[in-house]
Amino acid sequence: MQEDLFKRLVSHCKEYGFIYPSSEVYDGLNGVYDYGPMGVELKNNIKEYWWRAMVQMHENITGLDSAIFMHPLIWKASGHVDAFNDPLVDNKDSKKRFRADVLIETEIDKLIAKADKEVEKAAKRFGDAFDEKMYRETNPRVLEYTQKAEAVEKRLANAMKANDMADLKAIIDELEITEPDTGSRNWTEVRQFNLMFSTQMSNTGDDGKLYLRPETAQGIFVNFLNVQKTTRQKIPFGIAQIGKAFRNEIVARQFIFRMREFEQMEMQYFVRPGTEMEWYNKWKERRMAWHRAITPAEKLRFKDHDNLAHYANAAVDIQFEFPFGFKELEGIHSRTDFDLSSHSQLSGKKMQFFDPELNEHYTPYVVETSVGCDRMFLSVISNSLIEETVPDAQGEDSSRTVLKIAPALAPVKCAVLPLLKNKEELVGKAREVYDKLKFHFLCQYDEKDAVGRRYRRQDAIGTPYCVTIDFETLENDTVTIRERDSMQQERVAISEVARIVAEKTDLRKLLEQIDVAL
RNA sequence: GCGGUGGUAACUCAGUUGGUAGAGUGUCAGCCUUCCAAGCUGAAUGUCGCGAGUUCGAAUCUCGUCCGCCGCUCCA
Repeated sequence: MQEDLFKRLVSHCKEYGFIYPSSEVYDGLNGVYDYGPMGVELKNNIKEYWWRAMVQMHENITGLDSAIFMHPLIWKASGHVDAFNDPLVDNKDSKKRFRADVLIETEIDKLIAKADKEVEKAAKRFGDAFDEKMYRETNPRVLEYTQKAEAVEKRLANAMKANDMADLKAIIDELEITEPDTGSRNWTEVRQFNLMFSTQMSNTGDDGKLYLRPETAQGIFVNFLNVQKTTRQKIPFGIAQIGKAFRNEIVARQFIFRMREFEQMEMQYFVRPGTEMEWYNKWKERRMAWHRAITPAEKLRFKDHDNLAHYANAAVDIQFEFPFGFKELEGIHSRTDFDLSSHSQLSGKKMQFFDPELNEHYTPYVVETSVGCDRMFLSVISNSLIEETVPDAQGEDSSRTVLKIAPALAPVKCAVLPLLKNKEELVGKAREVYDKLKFHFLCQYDEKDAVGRRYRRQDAIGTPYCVTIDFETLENDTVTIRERDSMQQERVAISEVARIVAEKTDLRKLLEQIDVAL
């Protein structure tokens, strides 16, 4: 059922020009997609909704568009060089994949557990007279376990540091590590997976290796002082950015949910240390309000992180119920001063703020909100693509496919339709109306097929309004305006159409909703 | 990467024991039509994922390869 819905969604996106597989004539490229004529409109509208909600609506948030290429040390400072590397190994019998370092660490834990068990047994045997420290230092069996654990730990650390995959494999073989479920020791070679794409810049010395940014956030951090000084912002203030990021995912799956090239909409909010939880909670609510303005509340939820990333002291996801279950749409993280401090340390540049109220310098704490633009796109499509039954001309049941998208996000705002194609007066008049409306918003003119079919075509791409030019138009300059969801029509003066459609498709309506929800 | 499964028109799919490809929808042109898809006439569109092999002959059988989907794994 859900799977069918997802398949339908993917076909619909292709068929109506929202999303195409990338490089399709060359059989496609895994995990990469292109946005088609309707897709780019919708995506731009989502971005604009976000931008205005963040930048326009907050006088202390400014925008930024930093480059994708950045100094390689940035990724050292951010922790990506170390944390974005995974050594993976497959078990040939069970066909399961494991992180090699995790396997070895589990084995180390087992050794330590064995030593502890020996100590425990001895403690029982000797009773009150037991000297644990002495026993640990002298008992040959305990010593063997602990020394081995330490040796392996050291070797693991060295191998990880040196990216020595062969040695990781050697450790697995020497320790005779088995697959947890099947006990198989039939392992493949250990392979390194680096989640960052790299490329080459010819004249930077060394080997000129550069990474394609795996997140947009760092562009904001390294510009923190530039922005703060040139915009005369005081803490708290935020910097917002929309841009592409790249991750070499081991597997990119689920359509545009996990792509190797994707777009993020991120805002970093710089706050006084100690106030971060207060802002974290405020931003949780604000961001949820932003989502709720365009998505039914029951399809959204918060999900706290079980494991915090290396930089965070609090983290929550806003999840959306996709056809394949509740999944992350946006992350809200309290990143502490990890990034600014780290860049300060590595670059040698002080990245602090002088707080005139406290009369002191400090490194600001950061609360981050980060939405996946493509995931937003997918969520918008998946909660608005509807197949419904409506009466046809004879009053019989007929089905229609309609994209019940928020009018402000719709790719095309208004379609202009002459009632009949073979009446020159209607066609001419319709052209006139179209030529006026095109100054206000994206419109489509369509005269092909019966008007009912044209309505359905517009429904399929989510056009909120259809204006039809009929014989009465020729007499009194009025048209019918048909609303997508209700299919109700109203007769209005041509001179009013632009105002009506603009009013109802203006982002302002959404922004006002969010403001009320705060 | 491994396993499962699939790849035929823009979309959804059919294609018999091997005989040079079809349907529905869509698209285009024309007709009809005074407001909610599926009225009439006509047309275009496929290297049957790609390559090789078997065969007189391959969408169909065999091998290889590429790509998709699902699972394992990963997911700031």
